[in-house]
Amino acid sequence: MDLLKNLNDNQKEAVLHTDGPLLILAGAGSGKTRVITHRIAHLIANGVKPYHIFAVTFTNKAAEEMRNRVMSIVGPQGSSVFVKTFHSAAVYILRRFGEDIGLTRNFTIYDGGDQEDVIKRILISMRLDPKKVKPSMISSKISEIKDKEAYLEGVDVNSLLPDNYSFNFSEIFSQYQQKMAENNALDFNDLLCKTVDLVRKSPSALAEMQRMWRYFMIDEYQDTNYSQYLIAKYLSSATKNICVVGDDDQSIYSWRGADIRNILNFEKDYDTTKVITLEENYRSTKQILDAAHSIIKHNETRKEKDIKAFRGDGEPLTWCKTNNEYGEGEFVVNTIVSLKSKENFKNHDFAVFYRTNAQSRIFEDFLRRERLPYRIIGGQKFYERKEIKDILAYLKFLVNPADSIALFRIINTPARGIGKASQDRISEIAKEQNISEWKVIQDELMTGRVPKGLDDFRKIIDKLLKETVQIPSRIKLSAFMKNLVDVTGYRESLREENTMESNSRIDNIDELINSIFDYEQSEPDATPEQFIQDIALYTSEQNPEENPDEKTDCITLMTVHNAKGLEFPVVFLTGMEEGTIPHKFSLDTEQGIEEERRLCYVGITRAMDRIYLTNAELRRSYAGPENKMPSRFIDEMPWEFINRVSYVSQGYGGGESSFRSSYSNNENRQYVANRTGNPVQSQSQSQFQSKPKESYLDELFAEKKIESDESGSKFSVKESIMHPKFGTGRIVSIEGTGDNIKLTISFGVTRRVFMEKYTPLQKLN
DNA sequence: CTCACGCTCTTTTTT
DNA sequence: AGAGCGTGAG
Repeated sequence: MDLLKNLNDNQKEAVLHTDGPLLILAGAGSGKTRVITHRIAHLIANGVKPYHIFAVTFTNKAAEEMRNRVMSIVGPQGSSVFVKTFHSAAVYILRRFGEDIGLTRNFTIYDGGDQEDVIKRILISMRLDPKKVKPSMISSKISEIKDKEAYLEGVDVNSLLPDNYSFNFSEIFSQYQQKMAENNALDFNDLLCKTVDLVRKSPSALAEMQRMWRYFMIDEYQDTNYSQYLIAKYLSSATKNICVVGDDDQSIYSWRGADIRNILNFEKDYDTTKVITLEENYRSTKQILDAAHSIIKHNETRKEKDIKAFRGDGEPLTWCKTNNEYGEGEFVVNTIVSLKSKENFKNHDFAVFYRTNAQSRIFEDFLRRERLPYRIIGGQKFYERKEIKDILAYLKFLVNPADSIALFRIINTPARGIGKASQDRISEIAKEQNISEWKVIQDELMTGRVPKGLDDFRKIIDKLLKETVQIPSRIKLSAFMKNLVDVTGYRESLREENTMESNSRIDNIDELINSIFDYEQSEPDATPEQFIQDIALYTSEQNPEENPDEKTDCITLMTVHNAKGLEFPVVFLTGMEEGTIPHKFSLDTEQGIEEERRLCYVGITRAMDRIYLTNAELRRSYAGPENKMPSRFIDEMPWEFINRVSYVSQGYGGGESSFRSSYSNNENRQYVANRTGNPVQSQSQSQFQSKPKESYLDELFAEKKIESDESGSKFSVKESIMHPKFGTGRIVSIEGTGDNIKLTISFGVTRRVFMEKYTPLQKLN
């Protein structure tokens, strides 16, 4: 049988074991996804209908990849396999059966930001200062409670609530729950909890789901929380055909309620469980695996496993100590440049990992400077931008006019003269008469001084509400949204502002409309409700128009958390410092340290051929510069596994001279000359304290950019200039000499190349 | 009511 | 280093 051809014995066994509970303990790089997809294909080949198969993973990216890989094996019928994330599966279930537990079909999903808006309003109504009692802290507490086993098992909520606060947490919690119900909204936790509620309270819904789905596959099982555990258990209880896949060493979400006991106790839960262990690693070289193992074996609470390297020895791990985060950025980018030229690596072969999103900026700056294309996974998300949230709030509100958070977001955006005072009065009237805020506006129930803009707002919304019901049958969603941006005056107000920022906001809105257009192509029958729900859960990609098929050859930047499940030929695991990895908030407990260690393990085991660990001895944060010790995890590796290197950037922190923000793209901060008045050299110097083993490293930093002095240019890198046509700009790089000097100049986000000889540039300093 | 300026606080990781 | 927020003037 063709399906089994490229599988090892254990993998084959996992694919062939189709009925009854199956636990696959799959170490990093052991071909886990391959087993899952082949198992699905095998089921289908043996007569199981694709729509009887239910498979969930953790991220949209992983789900998408799984679906594509299944389809590449079994063809178009693979599209009827139910492959989703837990949260999107819950949305599907609740949309279909939620009425059984009193939900309406058009409920709204609140993300973390919306949640905090709700909490903030509650705090203010309780006369608490949102600056002292932080909404983010309350929301994470609420979330923590909803993750708890006790909460789902019906233990009195009051006994779960923290009572050692100076304020009344229990009151906040109950108001929050009430407000969510009023707004017809569910938060991320509710999606799972309500699904549990549904399968428990509605036997008919459960029975129908059990008829619909007969084979279950749960990926990343070590990261499931209690509600996810229950959902899997209830749904699969009729057939017991449940296959879970996981690796206790890669459990990195305990802070979000993931309970490692789910995987450790699986055998107890299902007494006929078959256990298969996949220990052959096909991804990484032996050197990489040995280094990773030497770290993870320091964890006390884990199952020891013997991961075998299928590939050969390879290159040793490189640890580079750098003086500060600029040195770190330079080292990473220089290494990429060098590896590309010497070993034919492509951009998409490289990934840069970091612990916190804030660390990405420096790498971005250096990559931009070298004009290397990159993409960021996660981070500042497209859908979290103000203008996108504003526009989507309009749509959210139109779909669910009970959503008061959305209403108050849009009522005075753009400014219509409906200020805080008016908004408060609307709320009051709504409360008195026990009706929704929108009803107050719609029926013109406001007494006393009514702001003129309110009438405009009412008319705009009334008209849009009538149109909304005609989507998608008579009006296309993309056309509707395009019109919405105009008739609400949103576009016009940005256009009037006419700043760099407002123009880029307009671009983002256009991009949103483009992405809606794309969405329409794949989901022509989608209602606005569906669209809203899809994007509420779809947050993994920063940029909606970026194709997932990676046609563009980019370097990837992301947090280690986001890297789980992925692999790259060359990986940089940066910020290997005490306080960063392990993070300073995790240092208090042994469990915290162990999770950080697993994080480190996940990072290293993403690498196929090369892995670089870097640390900065001085790192700047908002609190000022901090001295950092190398991470304890580096010490946990034997010396012979490590190729030690160090790199010093000339930027700040070198002792002499002032701090130079050489690579900031902030146009206001230009350090064109140092104290002696000489042009700043853009090229930093490197020093190796020990000799690198790899020859390419010897030459790595010998490459010199042509400096202005050498080229004979009148200008120097980073100097500000005035161009007669393009206005003020900044020299990014200088190439060539004499009559052949080419200047690359950035004007805001756009860049242009000029021949110095022919271009009348004016110096600006 | 709006706008502009300046002050403060921020940062763990994500569905 | 930057976003969000409050304050005070118009």
